[in-house]
Amino acid sequence: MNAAAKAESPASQQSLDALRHSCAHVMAQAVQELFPGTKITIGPAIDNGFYYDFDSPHRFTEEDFPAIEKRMRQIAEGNHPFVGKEISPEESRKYWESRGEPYKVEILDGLKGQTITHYTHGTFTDLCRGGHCENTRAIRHFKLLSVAGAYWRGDEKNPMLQRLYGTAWPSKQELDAYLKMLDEAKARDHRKLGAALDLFSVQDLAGPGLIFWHPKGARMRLIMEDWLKTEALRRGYDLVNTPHIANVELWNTSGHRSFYKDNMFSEIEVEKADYQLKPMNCPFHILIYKNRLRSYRDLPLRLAELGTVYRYERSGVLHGLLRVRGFTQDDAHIFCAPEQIEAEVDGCVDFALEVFKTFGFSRYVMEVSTWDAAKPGDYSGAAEDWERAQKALESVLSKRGIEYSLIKGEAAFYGPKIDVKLIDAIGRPWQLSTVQFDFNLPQKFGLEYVAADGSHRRPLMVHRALYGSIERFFGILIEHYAGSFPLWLAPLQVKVMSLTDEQAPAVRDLVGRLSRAGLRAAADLRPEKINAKIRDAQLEKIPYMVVLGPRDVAAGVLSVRLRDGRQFQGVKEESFVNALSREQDLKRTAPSWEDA
RNA sequence: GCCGGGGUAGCUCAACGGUAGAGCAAUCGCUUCGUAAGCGAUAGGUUGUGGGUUCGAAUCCCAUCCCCGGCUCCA
Repeated sequence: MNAAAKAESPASQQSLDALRHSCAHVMAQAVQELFPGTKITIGPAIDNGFYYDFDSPHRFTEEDFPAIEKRMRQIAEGNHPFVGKEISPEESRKYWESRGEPYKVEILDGLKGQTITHYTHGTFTDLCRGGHCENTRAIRHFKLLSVAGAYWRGDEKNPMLQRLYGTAWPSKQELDAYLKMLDEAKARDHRKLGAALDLFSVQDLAGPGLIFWHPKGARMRLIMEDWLKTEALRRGYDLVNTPHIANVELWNTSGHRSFYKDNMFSEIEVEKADYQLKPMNCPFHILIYKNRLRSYRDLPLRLAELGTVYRYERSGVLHGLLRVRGFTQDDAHIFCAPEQIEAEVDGCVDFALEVFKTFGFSRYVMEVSTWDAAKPGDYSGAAEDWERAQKALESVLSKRGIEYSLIKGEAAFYGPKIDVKLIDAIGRPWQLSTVQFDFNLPQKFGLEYVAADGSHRRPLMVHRALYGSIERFFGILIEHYAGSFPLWLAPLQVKVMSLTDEQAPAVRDLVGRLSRAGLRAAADLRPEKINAKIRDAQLEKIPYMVVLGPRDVAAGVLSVRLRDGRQFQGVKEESFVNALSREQDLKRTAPSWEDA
């Protein structure tokens, strides 16, 4: 049901993929039958489902789905075996040309020298390397989900095809569970919750991809920033601050004006010089490093900043808090000597794990991206640096007993990296932390340090972000907790409500005392029924509600309600404050009320 | 940027060529109430924006901005 479970057993994953890939074939058949003139292209299994890309004169909409699904069902019930057959390239070409399938011919042209196979079920044949279930009757629990555009072969210069997405499962229970997960994901959508909880907004008048943090969101941001800064200082980082714009000469030196040009906002002219908004913080930290002669005694130098960067992202890619045009990275650059890299990488990994634990993420996936050793010319930096860095990345993870996948050839041109994807409460992976070597910029800026023997050497530079960006991390947190944040993050922790006007003074006094005890509390004194006040507080997902009625005031106690619905009468104020203070200090993700 | 779908009151939606409407929220009254919506009244819109077609446009056409689902890209 989730991304992590997917890895549990290669064999079962294989049969799932086979089911989904087969389902894609059946969908292609149904679509071609129902919409004549539709040309087929490719249709693989993907996480949780499948798709097939079509070139069709028909404009597909979701209204077509019932008819397609119905036909798919008929085909599946036809009990057709999937039969694979090896075929000569000439014969295959003849087959696809005669059927007027230009995309299949193009695929065939790309398969020179490989064995060609066709897979057939019933009357439908596809050019396909295989991986099918035995018989169409295995295809029973599926659903078409969406239609979308997709470039032929993923290249935006190619024509746009129409992609139909679907999901398929071995059992009805699994299908239903998956569909329920999709609903759950929709309900957790940070854009929806962000508006409902009044956390942030995007303003048309200001422009797309620019985030406005409202009071409650800003409060949470403050907490996230404070925690991170405190933790960074404790771990030997130095905090710095750098400007938002810089002369284009800086970006020429760094090379961003060439390799990152497409993502930068255009120049701002000031007194005949051109400036540009920063898309990255690295060059600024480098300038601080370079500001004076560095000794090996200065290393490792760890410069950290919550640095706000601006990137021109094409309009179609913006997405809530997860993909924006202005965002703040929790950025750090570590300058170190070669013999220090393993310890520094280990420090980064340790810090990242601390972040996950603190914010309540228990599962994650690590990926090490290395270079393609066959093409050293494609990369910046010396081979020995690459090899040493890659070894350090892997060694740190294996010494910690952390499983990771090694992705060869996936490194950026300037250095190898560890990427961390964390898995949220409903099993979705999110790209978050990154620990990345940079062999390019130290060279471009001519960075040096004086070694013990008096020689000048080039430091290694590690770029590291843990939240990734505060905006994205916030978006993920909202979805992870579905807006029910743990006490230490909740913008408002306690709502104290009066039963009748009589208790207004008592409510005000209590809010004052809670605030002085370091808790974020507010009063609800509206002349509403207690039901209405409770409902409003529940919708705000406030962790603790306190009701003061005549009985409570007379007895000098509190009536406490948790947002999970539990209620406690006759609670002593002191134990309430103590329990909440403890829960807040421990940054617990679940209420610690019961052990109060 | 590309393909497709959308923008109507603060929010969720209705009206789909013939006088823009409801619920919630807001404001004002009444209600003083024991754990998820008390009652009433008032106010709120050049239907994203700009053009066009028409006797008449939220509705049809064109352009543009923004949003949504994807593609490509990515913190």
